[in-house]
Amino acid sequence: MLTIKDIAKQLGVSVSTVSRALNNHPDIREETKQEVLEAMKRFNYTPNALARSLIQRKSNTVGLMIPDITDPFFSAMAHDVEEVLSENGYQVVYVNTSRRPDKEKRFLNSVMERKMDGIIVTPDFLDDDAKELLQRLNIPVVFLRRRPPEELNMPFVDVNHYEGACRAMDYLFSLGHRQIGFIGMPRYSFTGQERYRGYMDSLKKQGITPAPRGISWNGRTIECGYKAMERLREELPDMTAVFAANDLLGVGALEYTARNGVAVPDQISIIGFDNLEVTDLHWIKLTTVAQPRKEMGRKAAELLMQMMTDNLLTADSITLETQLIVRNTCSGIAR
Amino acid sequence: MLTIKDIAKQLGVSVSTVSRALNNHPDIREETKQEVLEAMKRFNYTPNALARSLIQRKSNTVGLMIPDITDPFFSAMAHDVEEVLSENGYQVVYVNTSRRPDKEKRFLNSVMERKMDGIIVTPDFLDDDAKELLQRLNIPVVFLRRRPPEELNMPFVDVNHYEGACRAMDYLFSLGHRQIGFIGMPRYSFTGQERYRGYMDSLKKQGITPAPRGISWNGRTIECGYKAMERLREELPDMTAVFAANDLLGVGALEYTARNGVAVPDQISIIGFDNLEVTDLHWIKLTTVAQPRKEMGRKAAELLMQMMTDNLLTADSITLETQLIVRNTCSGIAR
DNA sequence: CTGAAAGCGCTTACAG
DNA sequence: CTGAAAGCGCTTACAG
Repeated sequence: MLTIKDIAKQLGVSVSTVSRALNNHPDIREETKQEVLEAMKRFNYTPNALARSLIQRKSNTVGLMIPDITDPFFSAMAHDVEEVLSENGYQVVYVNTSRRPDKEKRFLNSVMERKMDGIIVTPDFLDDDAKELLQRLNIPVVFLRRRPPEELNMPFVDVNHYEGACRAMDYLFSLGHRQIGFIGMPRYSFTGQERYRGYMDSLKKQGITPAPRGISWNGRTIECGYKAMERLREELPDMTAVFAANDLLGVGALEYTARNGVAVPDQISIIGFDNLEVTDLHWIKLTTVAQPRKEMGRKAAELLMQMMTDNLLTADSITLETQLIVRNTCSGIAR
Repeated sequence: MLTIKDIAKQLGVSVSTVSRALNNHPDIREETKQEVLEAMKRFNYTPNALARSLIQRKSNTVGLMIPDITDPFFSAMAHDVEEVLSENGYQVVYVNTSRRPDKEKRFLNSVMERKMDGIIVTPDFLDDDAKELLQRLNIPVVFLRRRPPEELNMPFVDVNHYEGACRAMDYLFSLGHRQIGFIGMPRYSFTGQERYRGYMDSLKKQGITPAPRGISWNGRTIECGYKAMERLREELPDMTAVFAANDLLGVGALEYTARNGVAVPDQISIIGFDNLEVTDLHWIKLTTVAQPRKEMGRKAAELLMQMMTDNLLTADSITLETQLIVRNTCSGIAR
């Protein structure tokens, strides 16, 4: 490996001079600089970023910690995070935690060791150890698609799940529906809770007493949606619409109707949440609530950039709005 | 930031001793070691990986260069790459090239500067500059889902696209089809070419002269598949089956039939390639050829690990087999 | 087993 | 404008 020293020797100048040329320092004669630069090109010299980082206390690296890159949500966000960060000269180290607490902590530790300049995280577990680690990092941290605990004075970028759910419900109300079932994600999930809250509050605002039998808690998969729909149809025969807390559940519900000869939207309306790509498929055309997933990644990266350049450990959070996507699975009630 | 020096001072020992404790060096008394380790814990000391890497010439970092993390293929592979590498103490720096040559080169440069220990790449462009860069890196490189050019003596992990295509065609032949249309991806794409080759050779082996009008080159999207199917039906009215070079195209073809009242598989059989998740949807159930995408990521990472630990710049490539997934879009021909 | 010293490849005051 | 020197936080022979 060629070093700055080799270049200096070749040219009969000092390493300081070479360094100055490399760093575009003003204190160097233009000619000297050109000579040095040319020699570097000639010898295929590449600066050692490690040495540089060590002395400058800046690694130009940021960490991205997500549960699962395989989830279209996270991959969309990861895409944009990388895009804006790499444009700004940062490299991004990514980690799938697979929702494992030990892996989350391991990553946080390597963030310290590697002297990363900032991180974007979507943790699933945040015990006291992890919180302390996060605090001790002493670098900008932004939470993505999740809110940080109160004690951690760190910004987040997330969507307003609650309002999104209200939007879905209001649309259903506007079509005349009153008996609306709910297919939920696992109870412990943050987004699941928020969307449920939107469902409940909307109902109450309309003076409708939620029917406990009209609420089904499940997993987050198509199969879960299928089963939930089956149950709901039995439990609540006069139900005219269903709000599925995510699209996979919605697609599952739709599959149930398709297989069992239930006409959608004529006999029952279905609305989802997320606007996954599949929902736009010809056979599906699920009406749903969209989240700006790419924008979330972009905003998170921009926020982090700002914090890193301004040397801020906190900043204002960003809450993005959802959008109703009307397709073919909801219609007015005809009675 | 606490350093090794601070710990040494606190304990009244030399930095060498502290370093030895940190690195589990044998030349240290067990008691001393424990004392040091304890002090480190007490003071929340974290070693600086940058300094370490600089001196050890090993950054414990590997690069992953892919076109687009948003593509389910690449995200699946990225997931497994990260998993095996992080288990082995490596961090992975990932980059979306967005199929831009300048970004590919920029990444390769940062691989040099950052002194990464190895990389896994799926380049789209490989001009002479890029090839030279790759060569000069002088670290293990494995190509993922793409073959390297001959001059580059580097291993790859890929699927046998050609055989996969033959598998699809043989299945169609076994059902009695002779007039088989082809919906291809862009001509320049490596995988597209291989799958086309499989189509052509299979036809020839059966003594069938390929009908040029039965071949349609398109993009890689659902819409492209839709349009291609439309054209193919006009150009080749007696066509009984279609081989779509990827699933998105196959789904598009299927959408055409659904919208235009063409019964599948009764009037026409359709087979795809990739086994994307959507193909298993109730409305689709596309017969297709599966690629072991997660396994590909895993294998690539394992291969790279092996090369890094054995200090090898080349190794044997790995070709994975495809698998026919029979669902509902193909049937025997009734005449 | 322990310590002093050199050095990894750079940058950054400090003189001149 | 240029160079000599110190130093970033470590590891690694080399003595003892």
